[in-house]
Amino acid sequence: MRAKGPTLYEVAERAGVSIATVSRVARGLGQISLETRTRVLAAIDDLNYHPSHFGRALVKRQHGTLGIVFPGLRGPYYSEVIHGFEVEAIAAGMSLLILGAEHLPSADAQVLGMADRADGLAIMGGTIGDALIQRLARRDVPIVTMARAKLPGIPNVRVDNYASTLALVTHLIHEHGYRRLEFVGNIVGAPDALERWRGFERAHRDAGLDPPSEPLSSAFEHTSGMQAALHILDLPERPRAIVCGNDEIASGMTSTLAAVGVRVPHEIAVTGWDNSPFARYTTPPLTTIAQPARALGQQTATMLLALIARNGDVEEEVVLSTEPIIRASCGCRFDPSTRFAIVNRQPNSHKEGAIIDELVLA
Amino acid sequence: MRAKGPTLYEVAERAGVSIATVSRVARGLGQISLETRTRVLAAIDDLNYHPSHFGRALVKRQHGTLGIVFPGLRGPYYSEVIHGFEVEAIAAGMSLLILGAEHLPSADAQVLGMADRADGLAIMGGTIGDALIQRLARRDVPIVTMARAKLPGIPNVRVDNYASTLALVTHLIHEHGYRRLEFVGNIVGAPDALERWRGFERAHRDAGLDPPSEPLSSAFEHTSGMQAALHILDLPERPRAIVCGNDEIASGMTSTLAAVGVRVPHEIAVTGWDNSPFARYTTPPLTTIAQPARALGQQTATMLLALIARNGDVEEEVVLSTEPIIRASCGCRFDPSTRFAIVNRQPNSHKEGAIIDELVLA
DNA sequence: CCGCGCACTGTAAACGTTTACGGCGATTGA
DNA sequence: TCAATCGCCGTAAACGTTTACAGTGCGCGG
Repeated sequence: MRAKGPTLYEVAERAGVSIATVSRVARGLGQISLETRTRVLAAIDDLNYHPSHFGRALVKRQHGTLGIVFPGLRGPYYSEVIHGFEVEAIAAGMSLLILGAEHLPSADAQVLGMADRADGLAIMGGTIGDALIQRLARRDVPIVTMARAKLPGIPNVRVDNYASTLALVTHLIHEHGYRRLEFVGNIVGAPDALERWRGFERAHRDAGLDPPSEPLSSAFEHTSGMQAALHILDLPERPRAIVCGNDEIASGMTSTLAAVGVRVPHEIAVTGWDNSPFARYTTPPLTTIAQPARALGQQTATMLLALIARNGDVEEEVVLSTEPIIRASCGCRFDPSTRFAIVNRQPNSHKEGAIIDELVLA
Repeated sequence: MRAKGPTLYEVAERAGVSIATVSRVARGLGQISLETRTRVLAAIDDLNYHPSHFGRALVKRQHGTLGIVFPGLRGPYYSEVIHGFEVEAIAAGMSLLILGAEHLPSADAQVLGMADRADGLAIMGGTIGDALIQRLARRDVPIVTMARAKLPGIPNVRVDNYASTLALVTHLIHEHGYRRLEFVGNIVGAPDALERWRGFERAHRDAGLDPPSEPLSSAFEHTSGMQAALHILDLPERPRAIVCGNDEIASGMTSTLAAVGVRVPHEIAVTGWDNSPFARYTTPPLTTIAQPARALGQQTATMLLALIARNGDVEEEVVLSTEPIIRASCGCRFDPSTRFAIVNRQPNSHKEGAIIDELVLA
């Protein structure tokens, strides 16, 4: 047991005042004469007094803490989201409680426990069952969900997975003339991926093509992308382009294709999702879709804070926009014009609204 | 203000017992007759009672929370460390409070605040000034530092940066015969990097060579590595090998060198540090040094937990071992023998203790 | 000289638990 | 039969704050 620090009483005794006065001085409010203030301050300093979070929390009935539960810390995406969330939380004077639920045997119990350690909870993706979320909401714990479909009565913030995927796949079909495409990535329990798949399907139908009947299943990791590449090479009919559920899959895909001598994008084009930091530096640079991961976290924190303060005016749902980043892996080409590291950001020659963002090296 | 939930008193009244009995039933201890137990349980259920963390924390004088402060969430390294830390914390029934201090205006104040919201603190790297750490320690808050030099009286866990760098650089000098090397990476405020530089220096002296007078300064990011590459190309005398402070720098380095037509490793060899997930998949695959990031986090949590429990037998310092991972970017070559994705893990032909860990593709 | 407001400070009641201690019947042993 | 034990449960005192309320003493206008 940790040695207990000095309390209001001990400071009060030393300063020869009441605990109320010490409390006021410690928080710098109330009318205090200069004389007693300095005396109390001296006592606080002498005793190295620090107000107990316990006592405060008990009477204020708030923890000063925001909780966020997410699948796991793997990959740059979650890091970014959490970072955005943290920035807002800290700015509002709140601490951040995190829970990576993926690996946990009893995630539900943990979330329940977290619910009464935090003033509000942000719940990410499909980590937690809807039933539990609803239950928590009925307990009156402020909740906002993120990166998933909205639940009735619970504020939600997500990213537009559908429209940008539709745009990207349309780009592949219409501008590049690809006819046979595959989608790689698990869509069960992954709301984001499901929407991407829907955009993929829709682009086909819009172009009068038949999409594959189902996605090629794959975890969202590099090695899974490698396995998927092998699987695709064994397919009776080779696709001309592969739309991957995220950048890691795409990266595993291209490196494996290259390793077995298939040229990307000349023989098979590959695209990713997320615009991860490394996407710009793969060979070839990855055409992908940028999503505002940081902003997702920030927006969620902002809404959660508002919900806690019961400001009332908390938007029920916000969806952040995404944009295709056209690089070389889809088959686009560039005119290098400078010696090094110039990042062009100009209207895409192919499609309105898309962006050419390519590292140009002479 | 959140609607307050039912308290012990209300449950007690409904069940017709005292609050002490409810408390005992709720925690499942003490001798309670079956009859009252079921009655109390029913009342708890009816009212949807959940014990207040505030009340509990106040009387038990513990938060049930571990805090970890680290620079930022960027890159796979920190994610891994934190994940390891979290696994242990959760397993011990503790919640996890995190604080990314890098971007904060008043990191010190935040850490101070965290200190009385958590039962113990893990402090990573050089994020927080030694003075503050000592001050916290004097406040009797359990602290263990990590990924940095040990402070007197404060348990520390770190990774061996020196020996493996020495081994790797010796490999470059002795096995490959490189004579002119550079080290890239900032060593100020980065205890880990400083140790790596020392290993680099030592390898030179052991071989009777003069090391460069100082490291080439660079942030630990991809783009900084790119800039460093340009700088190196402008040097009067080109190095034969470049030892980078981490994998991101190395990755930026190789991609830029390749882009300007310098062949890696044939003209310039490059090595990294960390054995990041992507290191295996760069072109050429990156020779680097693996450090047990996850284990670092776990070990830290374990020691912190022990320290809190005052088990006494908490080791004062543990240093985790690292190992060079020899791939192709240092100039080593391989005999591909299988069609795909076989990871060989066999004794290095070059040097005792090093490891060949290469993705072999036919 | 009286009373009033003002600046300052103290009293005490919350906040919701845990737990030492004691009480009360019923059982048991002598 | 009486005391000791045991099982069960209630009383009340912490734990360390905040804050409504109630004083003080003092200056000042009437």
